[in-house]
Order: sequence, then C-alpha cells, then structure tokens
Amino acid sequence: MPEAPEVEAVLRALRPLIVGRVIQSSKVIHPIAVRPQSPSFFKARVRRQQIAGVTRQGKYLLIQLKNGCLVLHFRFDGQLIWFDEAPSRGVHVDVLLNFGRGSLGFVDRRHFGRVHWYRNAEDAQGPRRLGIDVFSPKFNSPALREILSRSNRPLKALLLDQTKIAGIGNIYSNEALWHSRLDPRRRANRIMPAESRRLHKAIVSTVKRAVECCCDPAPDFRDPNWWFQGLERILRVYRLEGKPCRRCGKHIRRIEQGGRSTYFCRRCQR
DNA sequence: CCTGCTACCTGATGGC
DNA sequence: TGCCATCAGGTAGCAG
Repeated sequence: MPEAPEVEAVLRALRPLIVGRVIQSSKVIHPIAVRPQSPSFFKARVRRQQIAGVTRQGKYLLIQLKNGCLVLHFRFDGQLIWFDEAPSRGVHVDVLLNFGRGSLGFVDRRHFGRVHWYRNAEDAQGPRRLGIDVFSPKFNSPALREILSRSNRPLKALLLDQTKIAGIGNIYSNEALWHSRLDPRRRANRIMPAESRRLHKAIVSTVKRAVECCCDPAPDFRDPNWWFQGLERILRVYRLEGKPCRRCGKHIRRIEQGGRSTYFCRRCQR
C-alpha cells in the first residue's frame, strides 16, 4: 500500500469508520506484527480506548487514542480490512481491533508491516526521524533545493530517503523523475536551479494526482480483495520496462539502484 | 554525519 | 505439472 498517497487515501476512508468509537478488545493473532512489543502489552494498552483521530506522517498511519497512539506501518503489503461480523475463515489477519459492532484487521501475510502502541507519536522512532512531509506546504521549491544541495547521492536514492522527504516510495520517485525529465542517476548536488524547480513541481503534482486516483474509487475495507485500482492509468514508467516512452517513444529501461528497480527513459530524462 | 549494503518475510510470476 | 529463480509499493541496523 505504502506510499503517502495510498496511506492518505486509507486515512480519509478510515476516519468516518472509527473516530469516536471504542476498542472493546483486541487480538494479536501473529505476534510478529507488534514486535518488539509484546501481545499482552499491546492488548492492555488499546483495551477500552476511544479513537480520538486518525492522522498520517509520511507513510505511517497514526490512530490517536484518548491515551496513547497506534502507529501503523504497512511496508510492502500491509492493509486494513473491516469486518462487520467476525472475521471470515480463510482471511489472514495479524491484529484485530474489536469495536463491538465491527472490527478492524491489520493484515500482512508477508509480516513486514507493524502495529505499535506509544504514549505519544513522537516516541515512535520511525515517525520521529521523518523529514518534511511531501504533502506539507513546507515542502516548497526552496526546501527541495536545500535538500538537494546537501547530498551527493543519486536523485533516485535521495527521493527514497524518508529522513529528507517523507512519503515518497519507489513508484512515485520513478514517476516524478520521469515527469521532471531528470535522469535518476544524476547527483543531487549537481542539479541546476531550474531543474530543481521542475522536480519539485513534478513531485507535488505526481503525489497529488496519485491521491485523487487512490480516492476514486474510495478504499473499500469491507472487501478483503480490495486494493487500489486503476493506478496504472497514471503510471508512465513504473513497471513499464520495454514499453515505449509516452513522450518520445524510446523504450523504458529498468536498472538497479541501491537494490531497488529504477525505471526511466534514457532519451528524455537527462 | 553521510552513504551503501544486508536482513527481514511470503507470495506471485515466468522460464525451462 | 513441477521446480527454480526472480521480483515485489520499505525500513532498521550496521560497517566503512
């Protein structure tokens, strides 16, 4: 699920479902999902807690309780499922929050994702280290320029660094670089001012468009098979190796950067 | 401090 | 059909 636009869409759909309601009890079916916290610790902290609000920091989803805060991270495959009745057999659920009428399941077969309880969101080490959120007004063109100037890394690697800009992942870093016509291998501190402004515009428009796409159709937590549909209609390079570039027609290439796939057009990204 | 590499997990997919 | 390799929307921890 995982980049900021997807988490933002989940947040908007989740709010009306749980804000104001009380967690009666919980089940930790796969303890790895709360690790290194213990299931008993987790269950004791969320029991009888009312949901005060739902927010987001980067790719983290924060469920504010009257006392404390649940910090969810979906990593690659984590997702949420809503059950009107008891969870149906055969559906993998890692952590279940029972609201009396209905329950919310945190689901991640791959077991990379986590659900943690903290007294304050700032106590969670992930969120604490995040840089400027990609949706924040503070993430303006001068801010990006400053971030670029302080790094010698390839643009692609820098965009994935959550301590610099929070919320961009592998899909939207590739997409934003394509829209800005910049080569992902370029060193950040050698980007010219006009290019930096172009990249900023591309990042903002890419994630904004992605949120709109992720919210239409709205996430449906009641369908266990639900996932973001139609993302491919906005993608221009991600997972399109060998396909013609929409701008110039040359085929899209895939390379490895820092162990992750980078997709780009060698002709028009420079 | 900065940077790059590995581990952590499981499932889907494609070639032979 | 089965087997094997490869790939996957991410981050923490560690070494240099």
